Amino acid sequence: MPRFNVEPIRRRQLIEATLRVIEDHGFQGTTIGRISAASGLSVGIVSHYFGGKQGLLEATMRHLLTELRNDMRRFMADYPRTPEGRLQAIVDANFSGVQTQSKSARTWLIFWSQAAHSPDLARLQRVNERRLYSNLVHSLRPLLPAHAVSGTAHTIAAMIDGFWLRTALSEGRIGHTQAVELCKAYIDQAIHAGAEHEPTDTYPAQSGATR
Amino acid sequence: MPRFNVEPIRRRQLIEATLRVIEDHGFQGTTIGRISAASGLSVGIVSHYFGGKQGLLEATMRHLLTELRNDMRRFMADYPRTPEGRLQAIVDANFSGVQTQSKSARTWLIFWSQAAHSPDLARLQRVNERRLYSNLVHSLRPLLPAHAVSGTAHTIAAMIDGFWLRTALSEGRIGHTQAVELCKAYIDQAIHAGAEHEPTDTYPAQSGATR
DNA sequence: TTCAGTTGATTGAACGTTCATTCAATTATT
DNA sequence: AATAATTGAATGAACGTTCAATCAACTGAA
Repeated sequence: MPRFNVEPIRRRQLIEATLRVIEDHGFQGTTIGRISAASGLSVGIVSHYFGGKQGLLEATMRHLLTELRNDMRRFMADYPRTPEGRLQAIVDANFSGVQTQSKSARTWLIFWSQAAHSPDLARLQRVNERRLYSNLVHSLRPLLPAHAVSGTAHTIAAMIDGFWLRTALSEGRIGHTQAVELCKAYIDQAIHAGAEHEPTDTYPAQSGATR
Repeated sequence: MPRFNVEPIRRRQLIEATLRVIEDHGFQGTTIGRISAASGLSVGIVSHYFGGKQGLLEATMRHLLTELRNDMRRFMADYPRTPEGRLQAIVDANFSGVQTQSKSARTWLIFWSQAAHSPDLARLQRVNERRLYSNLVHSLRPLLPAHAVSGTAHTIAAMIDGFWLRTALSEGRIGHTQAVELCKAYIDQAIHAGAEHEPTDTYPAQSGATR
C-alpha cells in the first residue's frame, strides 16, 4: 500500500500528458498509446483511472475549465472591488495562464467542437458561458443605463472569445497584449458612450459584495 | 463516356455528404463508410476523386471558404458603395448563408483546430483572416483618424468571430439577428467616437472602386 | 532484522473491432 | 467493342479495451 493516495497524482499526470499529445499530434493523433508514452505510464492505467479514453478526454476538458475559473477568481481577488476593476480582471483572466498557452488553445477548440455531441461537455460549456455573461452584467449594471447592459455584456463576451480565437490561431500575428488592450479600449468606449445618455439606475453599491 | 464530365457533380455530392456526416456524427464519427452511405456512392469513389479521406476533408474546408467569399462578394455588390455600406455588407455576409447553418458551424471549428497541423489549411485560414482584415481597414480609413483604424478593424474582426462562435455553440440562445445588431451597434459607436477626434485623412473616395 | 503474506497498483501482450485503402470485376455510355 | 466510371469484398494497419500476471509497499510473526 503506498503511503499516500496516488490517484490524484496519476490523474494529473495523465491529463497533462493528454494536453501535450493533443498539442503535438492533434485530436486525431491522440491515442492511448501516445498518452501512455508521454506520461511514462502504461496503457492500462487510463481505463483504470478514467474508465477509458473518452473519460480521460472529458476530464481534460474539465481541467481546463477549472483552471479558467481559478484564474478568474485569482484576478478578481487582486483587483480593486469596483465595477471597472472587475471588468479589467475579467479581461485579464481570460488572456492569462492556461488560456494563453498554445498547448491549451487547440484543446479548447476541440472541446467546443465536441461539445455538441457530448451532453456532458455541452453542459460544462453552457455553465462557463453563463458565468462569464453574468459576471459582465453584474459589473456593467452600475455603469450603464439598464437598456444597454445586456447588449454590452454580450458584445464584450464575444470580443473576448473572438480575440482569444484569433490569438490562438494566428501564431504570434496577434499578441494577447494587443487583445487585452483592445478589449479594454472597447469597454472604456462603451462606458463613456453609455454614460452620456443616463448614468444608471440607483442601486450602484449594494451595501457590500453580493456573495 | 458520359455525356458530360461527371467529376464536378461527384465532387459536390461527396462534399455535401461530408458536411452532413460531420454535422450528424462529429469529426471522429466521419468515416468513409458513412460518407459513401450519405452520398449514395461507393467507398472506392472517394479515393478516385480526392485521393483519400484527407483530400476530401481539405476540399470540404476549401468549399466552405469559397462559399464565404461568394457570400461576401454578393453582399458587397448589393450594398451602397460607401464605407458604411461596405461595413454593413461585411457583417451581414458573415452571418448569412453557409456561415449560419449549424451544418457548417461544427465543420468550421474543426477546420480551425485542424489548421495548426495542416500547412495547407493554415494557409487558407491565414488568407481568409487577412482578407477580412484588409476589407475592414479599407472601409474604415475614410471614417476614422489613421491611428484608430487598425485597432478598430481588429476589434470588429474579433467581434464577428466571437459572435459567430457563440451563435454556433449556443444552439439558439444567441440568434444571429442579435449578433448582427450588436456588431453594427459597435461599428456606429466606433465611428462616432472616432469622428469626434478628427475626421480622417483626405483621400476618401479614391476615384472609383479599387478593383 | 528478516521474511512470508497481503493487498492494492501497474503492466503490457492478446484480442476484437473499426477503418481507409486497394484493385479486380462490373456496369454504363458511346 | 471500347472506354470511362463505379463498385465493394478483401486486406492490413491502427487502436481501445481487457485481464491475468507482476510489482511494490507494507504488516506482523519469528
